[in-house]
Amino acid sequence: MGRSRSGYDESGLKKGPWTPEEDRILVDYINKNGHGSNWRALPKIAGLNRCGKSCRLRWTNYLRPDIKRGKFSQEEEKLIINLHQLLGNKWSAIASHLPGRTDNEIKNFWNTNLRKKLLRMGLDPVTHRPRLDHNHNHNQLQLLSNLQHLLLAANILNNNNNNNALLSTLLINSDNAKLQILQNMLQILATTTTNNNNLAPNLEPLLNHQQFGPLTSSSSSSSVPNGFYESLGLNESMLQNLICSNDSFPCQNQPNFQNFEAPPHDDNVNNNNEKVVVDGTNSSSPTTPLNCYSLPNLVSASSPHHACSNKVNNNNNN
DNA sequence: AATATTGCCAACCGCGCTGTC
DNA sequence: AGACAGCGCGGTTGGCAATAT
Repeated sequence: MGRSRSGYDESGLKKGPWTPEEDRILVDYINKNGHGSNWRALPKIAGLNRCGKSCRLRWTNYLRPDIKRGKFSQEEEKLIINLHQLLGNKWSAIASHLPGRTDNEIKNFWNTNLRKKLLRMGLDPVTHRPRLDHNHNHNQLQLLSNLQHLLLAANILNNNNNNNALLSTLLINSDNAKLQILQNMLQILATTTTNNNNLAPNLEPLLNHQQFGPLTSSSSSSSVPNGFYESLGLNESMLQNLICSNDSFPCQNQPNFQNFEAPPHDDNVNNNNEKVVVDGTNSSSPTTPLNCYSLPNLVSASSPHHACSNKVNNNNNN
């Protein structure tokens, strides 16, 4: 597969998909002799008309006995998303936390599944935050505006206490609208407060609308306006259920960081030179429902830290 | 049934890093 | 210090299969 399948390069070495016979030769050789650290010499000794690089790739991505094949589990999916937000496209670093999975497999899974999944959820697959591009924002704000009208209409009917089919339908829609508005608001608030400490200007009229009650002097840019949740008809327990409902993605649109401990210096090692557990079993800090929206201090995907983590991984592999 | 489109993923490519001389 | 070889990584390609038209 890939380029030049079933072809030969300029030096006469075979390229393209591996045949079962080639696989057998490579596996037999490595089982008997190991691959040492000299992949270049291996194919000649083993009797394969392949370059060393091709042999290494075939072994590490496909033939290794400890490779786990098949569909990714929900847990693996969540872990990949969490690790990707933390590490960026450091596939080998991510793969080091998923036993039996190769960087190539995870990369493919990300590009073909998870990336699209995040996009469908309105999240930027690079930053894992709500998308901020103009078109998407415009649509979100339009949706909020429409929902607001629906909400207003439903509340009017509710106050009049008319008991008819139309009212029931509208009230159901109203509940959905409330939930959707709340989720969108939380998303946007999380983004704006972590990014620039200012509310998105276009949201000010919405938040100042009488529907949500007035903004008080105490309501900072990092908090929800007074009366916001109450105006949506949500009490505390409903809010907790909403925020921490156990969907395929915890906390709705935000990946779950509650149980993820960010490595302090490099990928895998903490201050005590111990391996950092990332499977969600070592959460030491107490969590509150709204912690779901308190994003950890993340290193940016382009920060020098990643070059460092990459090196650690390289060294571990060597 | 034939053709076009889309999704998947194994394999390749090029770059950068490290170690050796 | 510089050149070179070897290796690993992330990005990309393109053949095949599944699905849609």
